[in-house]
Amino acid sequence: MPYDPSAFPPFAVTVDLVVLTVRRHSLCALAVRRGEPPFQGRWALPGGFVRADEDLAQAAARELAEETGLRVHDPAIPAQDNGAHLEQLATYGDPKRDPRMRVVSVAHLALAPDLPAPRAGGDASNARWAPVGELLQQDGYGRDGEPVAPLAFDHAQILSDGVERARSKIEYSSLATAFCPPEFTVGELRRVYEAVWGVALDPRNFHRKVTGTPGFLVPTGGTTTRQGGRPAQLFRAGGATLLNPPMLRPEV
Amino acid sequence: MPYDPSAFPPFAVTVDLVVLTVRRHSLCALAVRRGEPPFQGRWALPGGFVRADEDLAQAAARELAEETGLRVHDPAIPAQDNGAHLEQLATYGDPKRDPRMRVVSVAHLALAPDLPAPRAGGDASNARWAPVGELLQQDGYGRDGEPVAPLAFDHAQILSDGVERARSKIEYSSLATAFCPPEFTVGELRRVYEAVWGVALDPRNFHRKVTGTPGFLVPTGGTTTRQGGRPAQLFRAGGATLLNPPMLRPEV
DNA sequence: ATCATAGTCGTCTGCCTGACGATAAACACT
DNA sequence: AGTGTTTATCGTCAGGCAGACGACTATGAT
Repeated sequence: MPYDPSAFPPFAVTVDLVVLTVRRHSLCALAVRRGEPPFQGRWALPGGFVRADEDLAQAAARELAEETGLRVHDPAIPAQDNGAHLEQLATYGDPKRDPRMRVVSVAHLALAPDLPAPRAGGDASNARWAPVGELLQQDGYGRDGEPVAPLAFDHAQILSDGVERARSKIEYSSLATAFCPPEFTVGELRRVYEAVWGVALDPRNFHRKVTGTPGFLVPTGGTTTRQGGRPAQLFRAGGATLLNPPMLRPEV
Repeated sequence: MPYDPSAFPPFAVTVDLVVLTVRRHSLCALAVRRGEPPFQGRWALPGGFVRADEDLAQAAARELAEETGLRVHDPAIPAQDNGAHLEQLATYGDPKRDPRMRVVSVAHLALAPDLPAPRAGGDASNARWAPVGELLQQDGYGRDGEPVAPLAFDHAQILSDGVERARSKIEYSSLATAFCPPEFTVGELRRVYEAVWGVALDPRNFHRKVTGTPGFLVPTGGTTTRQGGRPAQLFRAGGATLLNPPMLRPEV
């Protein structure tokens, strides 16, 4: 049977990005303002069409670089923090998710250290880091007094899935270090866990756990006092990617 | 900017299925023989095009029913085993993964109890349950003496990802019960874990663990002796979906 | 000097797991 | 009936890890 183009319906394929970071003790996601219908003026996740000759991961990495300037961390170069973490999240293909046409979106999850202000085509007012709780709430007002409207399309669902993925993944992997700068202290890492999980952790037990897990942290020898208080040791992320036994998230 | 159809390249979107079951103490996947090029005559994962008005999950459920007759378990009807478990796995979109055209495949993972012989358009020789180790090995001969050829397309990668998902998911969820009939014994559940993980587990510690986890198993009151030996209590899957603390997979 | 802040080291207790002994209840033989 | 085999189930014990929390250290602020 020869190839028959009429045998299947054509789809548009996009990548959407859930880019998470930790700023001011809270988990934030990158949001961009839509400049055109549908959902004109509303906030949405960054994303765009996959090009004809592009792999899905390539497309996601390209969009991430366009929106944030971040390069993607290459796991082939271990023990070197050369960019953000990027992984596929899930794919969303409800026939009505985009009113214009049939669009299947392959969502990706990116984790990045705290960054300077985002850029979106050079226009800062069209991109921002927003606390995920603010982006997911249905109505009301944000911390800046701006009225909150739900995210465009099914992006609230996508963001929610991405946050849940991040929350569970830092339990059993060393991924929380992706939120930290190349060198960081145990306290900074703990504040990442606290922001992502939204709980307070015991500094002493946390310190024992992360320094006692082989391959999680590698001391660099330096110390810092940037957080105030007694100077803290600086660490880099070690080679271990899976934590066994995992970090335990306190029960609700 | 008005909607411009020429602004994006058209894709074909398919769903591919990794259908796993446990037969004769080994983890098996459903494979179908390709009747047409490319990869004519080779084994592949079942799958097909997503229709124009179909959600991705609907398409996967439809393909699953067409290939196996299984209906999908509806989590809205708890404590009742009314079909197989189905979840999205990952999406594969390398531009060259199908030599004919640009195809993005949304792979799904299905877990089913041991079934009678599969059907594929009524032709039994074109569908079979094969041990995953056999499907993933690169060359040699299967247990029936038939020469082994690698799976078509990137299906070896997809199958491998699906198996890995199943292996890790039964650690922290009650999903292993999806491999069991509606009523089962602790020993049968243990043999599921042993087959999926490929290890031997201590029957006494396993029994203590699963019966001691609240909500994992619900005794039905009946007993059976179908495995030989002392009669065993029968259980149904309980309402719990997440196991806390998880089942621990013995280290390699 | 005193206080506040943050980091680091210990101790203790309870829970869970892995290793493994012992008993129970069926079937297959002889 | 007796013996062996198989599978299920209950118990015991030691080691490891996590939660709770005390104590001490080293900095900056007042």
